[in-house]
Amino acid sequence: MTTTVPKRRRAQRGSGEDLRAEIVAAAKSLLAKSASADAVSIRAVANAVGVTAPSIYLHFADKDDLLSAVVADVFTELDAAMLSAADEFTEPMERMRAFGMAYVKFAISHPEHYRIAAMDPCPRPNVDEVLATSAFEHFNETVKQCMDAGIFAEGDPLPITLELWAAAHGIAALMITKPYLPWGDVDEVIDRVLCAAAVGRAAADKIGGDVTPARATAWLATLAPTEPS
Amino acid sequence: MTTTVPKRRRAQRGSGEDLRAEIVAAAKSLLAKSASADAVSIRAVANAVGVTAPSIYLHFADKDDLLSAVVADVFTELDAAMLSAADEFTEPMERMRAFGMAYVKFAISHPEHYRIAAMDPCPRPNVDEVLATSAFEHFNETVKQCMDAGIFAEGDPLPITLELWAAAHGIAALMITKPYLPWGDVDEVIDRVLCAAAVGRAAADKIGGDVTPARATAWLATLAPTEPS
DNA sequence: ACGCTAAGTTACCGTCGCTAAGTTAGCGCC
DNA sequence: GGCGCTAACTTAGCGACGGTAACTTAGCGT
Repeated sequence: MTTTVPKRRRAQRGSGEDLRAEIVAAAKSLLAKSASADAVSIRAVANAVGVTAPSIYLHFADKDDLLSAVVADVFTELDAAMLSAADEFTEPMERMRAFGMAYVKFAISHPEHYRIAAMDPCPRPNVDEVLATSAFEHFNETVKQCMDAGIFAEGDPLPITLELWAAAHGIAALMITKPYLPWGDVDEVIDRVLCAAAVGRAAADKIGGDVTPARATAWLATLAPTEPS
Repeated sequence: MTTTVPKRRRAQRGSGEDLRAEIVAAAKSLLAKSASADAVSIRAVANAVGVTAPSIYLHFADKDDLLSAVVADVFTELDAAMLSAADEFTEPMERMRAFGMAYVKFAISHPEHYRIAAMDPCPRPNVDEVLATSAFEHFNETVKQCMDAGIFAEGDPLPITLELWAAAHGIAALMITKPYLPWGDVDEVIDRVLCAAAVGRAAADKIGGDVTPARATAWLATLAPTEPS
């Protein structure tokens, strides 16, 4: 099943970097078809690009290094997907939802890539630099916009970003790891979770102070009872 | 570093099951000290109980089978921790918070156990049976109680249970995988996330219908602005 | 005392990540 | 246009892994 690419000309003198890109692409592709990160062997990747295993180590320190490169690649894709999903909206809440939906949907449609990026024990800080600089930063900005719009209480957006990220990660990770649970309509569930997280944070900020169960219950009771759409 | 236990008498005739329990205990212990599931080798476990590697296979079909046994063991612990954390409360919201807090705190204090139980690709359905029957079921009941108390809209509790579980799993998983992020006070963050998820679901139910960003924003605007504690 | 079989062993297979040491091919240079 | 230099590979192999086959040993019933 390991598709061997038999012939491969030795690269030109200056351009050994070409192989590096091919390796990353092959690893990414194999990873997408595979069940887990260590089901993709260095030998299989080498085989896929038509090269022997030790050649990989001319371009990557070890397997983690290769996986990090793949993840970095995938995360630039994720960032692009998030940006393109959000750029038609201007309202901060709309943008936040678009970001969150794009994030989760990307995660569940690239489960193994997402797994090694956000679920496996962090091999290299590199991965998280990418995560921190692009997608995370954009999300954090949007949270700040929600604050400015009075949706969240003013302050440092970072804790709220982390909190909302946790919600997005939770539903993505759980759907990936336990797809056989009775999720129902996937899009709807994601939307419900993200919406609840955002509205919950906003509402908790309105309640103010320490939101104890007792205070939360009392506050909820002041709201009008459920009315249909 | 692999502590060898040199002597070990052959077990009595009827009781080969003793070794099984010892193996599970040793694997659980090694797993707790280790960085990941496949950093714990069959050979290391065998060595820890003073036996050779193939003896493991007299009691477990393969490594996944052994890990499943460990996870089952750990999950009965988790269930006990959740029950004991909640049994001093009677109010459903209080109980839900106690459940959630106990769940997340157990997860982050047994990170590798939690990882193979809830973050790794499911090796055997066994693991999830345990998860479904004990902790999950108790949580689902509490959600039902919240419905009866008018906190959540009436209906099937399962979707809400999954939703809240996703929130708990999200913060637990993220804190385990990325402990170096600026979380601040751990207990407070967990509480914030769980509270936001619960209040958010309750509020979304009050809003009713499809909670679009526009409707949510409008609804939030009707609330009194943030007032300090 | 002796056979039966549970309980464990030794020896081994194929694969893994990774390394050391060798080989080959392209480029600059005289 | 031959030649050395070194980038770009290869072959060979190490130790550890999960797992299996086949052998040995010890306790029990008779």
